[in-house]
Amino acid sequence: MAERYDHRELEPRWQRRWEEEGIYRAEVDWSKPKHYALTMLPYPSGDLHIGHWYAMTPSDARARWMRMKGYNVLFPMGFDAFGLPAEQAAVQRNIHPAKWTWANIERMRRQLRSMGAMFDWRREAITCDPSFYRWTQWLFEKFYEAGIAYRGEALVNWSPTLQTVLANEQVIDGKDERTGQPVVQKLMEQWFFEITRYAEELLDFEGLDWPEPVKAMQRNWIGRSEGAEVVFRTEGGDELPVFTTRPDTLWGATFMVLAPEHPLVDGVTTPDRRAEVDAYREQTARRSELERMEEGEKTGVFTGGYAINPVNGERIPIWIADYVLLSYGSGAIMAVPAHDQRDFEFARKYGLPIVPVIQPDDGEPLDGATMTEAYVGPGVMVNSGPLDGTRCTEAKGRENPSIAAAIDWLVEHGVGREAVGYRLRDWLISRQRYWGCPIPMRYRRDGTIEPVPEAELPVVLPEDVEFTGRNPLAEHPEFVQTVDAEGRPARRETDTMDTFVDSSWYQYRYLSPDYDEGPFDPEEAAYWLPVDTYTGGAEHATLHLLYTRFFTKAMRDLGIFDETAEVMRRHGRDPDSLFDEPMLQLRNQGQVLGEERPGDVVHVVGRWRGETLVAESVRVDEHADPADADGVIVGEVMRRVENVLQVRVDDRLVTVEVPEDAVVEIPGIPGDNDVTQIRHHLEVQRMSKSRGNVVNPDELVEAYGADTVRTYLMFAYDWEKGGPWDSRGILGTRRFLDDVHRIGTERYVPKDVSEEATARLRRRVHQAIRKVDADMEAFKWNTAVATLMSLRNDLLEALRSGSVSADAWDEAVKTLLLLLAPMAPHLTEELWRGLGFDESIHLQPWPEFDPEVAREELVTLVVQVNGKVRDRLEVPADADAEAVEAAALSSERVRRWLETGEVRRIVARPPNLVNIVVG
RNA sequence: GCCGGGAUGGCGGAACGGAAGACGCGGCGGACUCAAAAUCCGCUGGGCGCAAGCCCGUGUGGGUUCGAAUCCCACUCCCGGUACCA
Repeated sequence: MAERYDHRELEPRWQRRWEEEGIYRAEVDWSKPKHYALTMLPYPSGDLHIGHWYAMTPSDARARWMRMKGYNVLFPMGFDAFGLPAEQAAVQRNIHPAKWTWANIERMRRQLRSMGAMFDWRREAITCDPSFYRWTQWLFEKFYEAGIAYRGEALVNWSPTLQTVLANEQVIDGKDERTGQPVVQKLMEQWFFEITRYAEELLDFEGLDWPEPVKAMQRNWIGRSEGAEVVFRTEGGDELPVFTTRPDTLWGATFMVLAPEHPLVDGVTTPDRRAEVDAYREQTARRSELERMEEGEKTGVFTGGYAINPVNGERIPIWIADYVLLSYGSGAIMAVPAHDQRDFEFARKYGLPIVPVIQPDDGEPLDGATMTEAYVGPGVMVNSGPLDGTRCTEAKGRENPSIAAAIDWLVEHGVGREAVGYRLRDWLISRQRYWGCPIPMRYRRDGTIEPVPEAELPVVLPEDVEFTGRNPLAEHPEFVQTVDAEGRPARRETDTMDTFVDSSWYQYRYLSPDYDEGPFDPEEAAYWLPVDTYTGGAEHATLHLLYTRFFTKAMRDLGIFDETAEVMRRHGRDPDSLFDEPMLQLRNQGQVLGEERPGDVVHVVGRWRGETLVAESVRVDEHADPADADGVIVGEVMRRVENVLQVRVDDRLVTVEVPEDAVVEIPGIPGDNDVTQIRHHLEVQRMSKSRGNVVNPDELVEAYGADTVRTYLMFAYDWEKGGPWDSRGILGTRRFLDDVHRIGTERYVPKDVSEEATARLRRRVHQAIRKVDADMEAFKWNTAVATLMSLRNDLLEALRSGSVSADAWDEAVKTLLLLLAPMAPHLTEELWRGLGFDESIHLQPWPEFDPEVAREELVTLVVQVNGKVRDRLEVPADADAEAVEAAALSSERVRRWLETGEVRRIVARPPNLVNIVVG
């Protein structure tokens, strides 16, 4: 009898042994092809979530597979350790953020090790470690010297709750994406990265194997639009440039609108309008983005000033309105109410003229007085002087003849130029927070700025700080007070960087986390870069993934990879275009959701008070006898809020109030019961502590083993999609590994060996190699595991019958273990060594697929009549069209159907299918 | 509104334009057991039929094709992104 599969003993043992033997150490070796596999680094929140396992263990399996395929694989891990939760812990629980973070890292490292992943821990990088953030600061200074990092004034998103500013990418629906608290717009001086410098290049995904949705989201976020810049003038003579995508409609502009914060507003406002304009501007400043959006109707006020339309010299009024944003284009628009819905609504509300300049192809000429909405379709230009008669299509930019004609006219007359606008704004990186990378700048007494000299880096976060809710750095005199390069008193910058700055370059620090002559060692970088495969959540599409692309491009342009390129050339590797993009291949995993759970069935006796049943007694009862008396209901508890239950009775929900003195009986829970112990129905939703539907990976590892958890997560879902957790489903995976354990330890005794059964098993083995290999390549772990389960079924069958040769059995077992090794590294290692091999299974080459052995000799021929399957026949795999046709026509079952009419056509697809068309 | 993605048994999910439902969960029946659990064996999309077998079936409606879950058109619902972007 074989020994039992004891994962509790076996898994830690192999983890220790691998560590001791250092089998996962990744060393530069120019004689081997490299593969840099990377999975998004976690925030050290304190506990590893099942989502981390779902993201990381399949990525680990793929990295292992690449290694067995002969690649030298780097698969590092680290922590994105700066960020707000640490400060919140400090305020709430009086623990220093550093202490809290480092304790969490310690704990999570242990949990990560329990995965049995091939992380090379010598390459661990932790963003809050001074040895890391020294180089974040160094990069900031390089960006500063190049003008990519700058201090500027802009309308920024200020979160009163967090007492800090946020990047555009962190604000969703006018609310902070983390806390859901509203954000207000404030004009503030802050640090920015000039990501817009790369807007055009960031739109180019050439050569990147990235998911289409991620590319689309980035394109939308960047929001390129083609048009023209047209220079209007105020009556006072000030230039008032506007950006428009429809320069062809310039002749229909009947007014202008400036953003309330626009610098020219003061100049154009006439004394009689001053009070109203100021009031409107103040109101705009006070309202949050959210309030502005909720207000459906457009508002605005007339400034009293006028501008001259450069195309026809017409005098048009200048308004201000908050539907025009200061941060897009020039913060001013020309309004063409006849052909822009926003302008139309505004014009109608305030009685401004509407002049159509496009005549639709069919129907009556447009009349500004009677139109009910803006016309945005195709037609012919009218009322437009030189453009009259030009065709207007629905195409954008120069593709549209009328727009092309308008741009040419503007250029010719010197009042405008072709222009491209982007929705993307510069990346606001200042945060008025403590737990982030300090911005290494200081302000001299004269107000000018200087970077902290490189030799003084890093600017270290002081530890003796107090947390009051405001930025503690600003209130720390020893930190703030410093001296400039000349020794004169200076003030230190107290803002820290957005944590997305840290994760924008961490993939480079992994290469050499201890290197102290630069952010990374060119000798390592030349071999490992770029990242070949990157995996992580799609929620980072417009945040991290856009930022890190920008970072790499900026670093490239600043020459930070020059030395690396030199080393590459020395080794005969062409560095051309290798530093344009950080990650060549990207894949997103989905999310593991909480499990659906039925609620308790309760038997409630009480009194009706309106629609509510006030309970006298509540009994949890599995045998749901139907209720027959008044004031008695039986049903499943769907929801519970405090002491109020929603019980489903037939198809409706009954509200049950359970007063303090009601009797609650739950047979399954001994002792006195109360209403909070009643289980309510749980729907499939994201896991969260408050919903009580989180699954704890540590407990799963304890109960089933890391290999089972890994394999189950790979088997249960389409990885890119995710889905609900199934606590019974994991048992099937454990049974699979139990069977593998049995197959790997049982002595096989051939009994009635048949050549046919032997050949069949060998065929299945080689088909499995092909299938698993293709699936690993394509991130289709679920079908890879399914293939191995089938192979398990074949082996169990062989074990029962003893019908295969000993050699075929050995080959099959060995192959099963090798193919399963990336998914279940501990068990396969144990069984492999048990078979007598001295070297780790994880150092073995991936099995070779033999097409000769995998080839089927007999295949099933499906015979259809008019597309419906009428018979299945066995034919040789090499049967030709004639042979399969003959076989099909001679089938007894098929013949009966042929009698219903004449054979009109026979479609043969040998060797699998024949379709006979009868009519 | 706009841009993506999706909808297949009771459930998770498989299916180069060619056998729908691989693999697993659950369910049902049987073996073992005093019994239960575990384990093992068999069945398991729906309907009709004693059976051979037949009919229906991949969100809905149409189309292309010898043949459609797969391609095309229109629509419904769900999920994600984005939203005065001039």
